[in-house]
Amino acid sequence: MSVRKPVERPSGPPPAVMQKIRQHLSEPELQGLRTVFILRATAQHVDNAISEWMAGSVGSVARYQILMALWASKGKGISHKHIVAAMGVTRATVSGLMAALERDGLVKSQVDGEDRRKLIARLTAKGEAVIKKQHELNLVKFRAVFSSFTSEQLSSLTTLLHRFREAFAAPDEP
Amino acid sequence: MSVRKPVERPSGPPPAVMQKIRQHLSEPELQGLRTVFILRATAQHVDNAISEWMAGSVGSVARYQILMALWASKGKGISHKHIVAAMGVTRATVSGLMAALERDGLVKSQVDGEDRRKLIARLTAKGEAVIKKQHELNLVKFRAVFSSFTSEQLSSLTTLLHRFREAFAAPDEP
DNA sequence: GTCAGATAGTTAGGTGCCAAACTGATTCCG
DNA sequence: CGGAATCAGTTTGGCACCTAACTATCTGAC
Repeated sequence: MSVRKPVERPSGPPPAVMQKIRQHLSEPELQGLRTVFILRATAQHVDNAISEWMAGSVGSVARYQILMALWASKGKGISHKHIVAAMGVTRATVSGLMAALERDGLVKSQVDGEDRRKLIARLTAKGEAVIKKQHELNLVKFRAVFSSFTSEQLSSLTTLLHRFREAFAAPDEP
Repeated sequence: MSVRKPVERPSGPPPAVMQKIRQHLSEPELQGLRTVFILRATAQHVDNAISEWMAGSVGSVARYQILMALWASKGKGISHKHIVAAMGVTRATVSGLMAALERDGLVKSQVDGEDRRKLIARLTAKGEAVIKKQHELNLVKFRAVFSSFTSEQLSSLTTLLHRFREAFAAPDEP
């Protein structure tokens, strides 16, 4: 199933990155920079942690995201373009992921009769079994992981992340 | 300088990912899952945005992180091991990054006389010029980007990110 | 009707990240 | 002293991303 196997997880100390840079940066920039680094490290860690418990079936968060979208479509299928939009990555990335999923027999794409440029992807029986099983496991895992968060904390986190991203989006108009 | 040139930035709509999965997930899991996806997307976007204005000199956030650490050491130099710890990535990753930086002439490593396993890295003159120039630019950019955030918001974000990461770290003790 | 442009997907080349296996140097211990 | 364990860094191979350049297909404007 072409997957990342777990084992060692170096993880390293909390990224108390570069405490001495104060010399060069004033306070607001320092704090922003620190936030960027922590954001990177956190995303990386979470991704690794999840990949670990998805190894052997779904395999990675990206693949999970696709399979969930397909599952949610309830057999109607979804165009690759739609997946691109839903995931927020490029066509090229999705193209590669879909090829791998198809190679693994979890997914099957076929050209749309109406518009022969389009590829419509559907879960195979195997794919559906895999995502269902993964979903069961995830219920348990996520419950354990998020038990220490209130709903308000999570939504505050997503709001801040969203704003953070927006701030980087287009800092170019006067 | 081996760099990623900007141009197209597909970016896609806000990852209003998978609105229909409600059928399969209960509320807390749904919210957690959504947060994970947004975390991924945000980290990716921020990384891309920063890479864009670092193209042509430093080149990427990871490289910037290393050069800053080296700069902050004020010519004393830093062992590769130290960089690994500071960045929170694996030896293998740093090994590759350092090789690329050396190839680009920004950095020079030499074996430590005391412990001949260790490599001590230092900025070259070129490397120092590059990081200084990048720093000037960053002051401007970061000021623009973070102007809409209060210090409290940023620190609340970093705190939540930190907790989020911890939650994923070791969900394995009773 | 045709032909330029937009659109959907693919491919090639490159980056950052990881795990695992390997090399050399150092330290520890009997 | 000498071999085992440990430690620093490299290499190999894989995944998820990206950009840029390409192929088909469709659409729209003349």
